[in-house]
Amino acid sequence: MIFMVDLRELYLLLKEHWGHLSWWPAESAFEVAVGAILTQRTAWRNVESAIMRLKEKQAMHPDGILGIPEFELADMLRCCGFYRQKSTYLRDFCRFLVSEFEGDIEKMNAMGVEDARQALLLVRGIGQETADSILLYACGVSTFVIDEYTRRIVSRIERTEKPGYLVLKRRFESELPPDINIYRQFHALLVELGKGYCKSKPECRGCPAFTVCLTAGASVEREQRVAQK
DNA sequence: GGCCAGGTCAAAG
DNA sequence: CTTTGACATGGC
Repeated sequence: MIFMVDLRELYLLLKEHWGHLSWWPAESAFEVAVGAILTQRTAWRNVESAIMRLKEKQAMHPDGILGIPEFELADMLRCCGFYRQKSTYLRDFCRFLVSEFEGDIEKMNAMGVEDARQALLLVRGIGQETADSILLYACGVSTFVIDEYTRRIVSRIERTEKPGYLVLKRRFESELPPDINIYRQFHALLVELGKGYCKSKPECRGCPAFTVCLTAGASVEREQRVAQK
């Protein structure tokens, strides 16, 4: 007997609890993509200050970033962590945009979703989650983003091993209507849930989302590790 | 001071 | 093919 959570139901539950989240604010599609790379394993507030620095330099476009000396760019990204790595990732991505799309990320929309995804995955520093984030949040393509929270939440609810990225992605896409606004909101809500915010707020106690949140918070993983010893 | 943050890559088993 | 270690700073 395998229990499968109803993803539409979960979405409605979370939406009712948190309402509409204004996620991933940015002034351009390119800025979203930059954020997608910089936020890898990094708190968003640290990404924001790096983005501000790039904007102050009037460099929030591919040529602008490529015009910054390598060591200087790395230094500007210091606050995001992994800054040497990320500066090369960002430069590689900009070179990719310049050579394939004349520096205009909007032109990527002319490709099919799968082609664009494959093309992005060939860029160093862009893995599945970052590729899907760029497609969904920057390009407005209805492709679902899976992150570590999502995999953990589903595996906890269903008491199974963590599913593979593509398997879970395809499942979300087949169980939900292909609506970019739902995809964007749902992923954002899963991140909120995964952070365990609900669990830490007394006023949430008793609400249905709280029950899900109890098993979804980041700290649970550590508790499990400790319990195993 | 320890843990966590909107992952990815290359090397090793 | 899966697992593991490196990458690194900032806030709570």
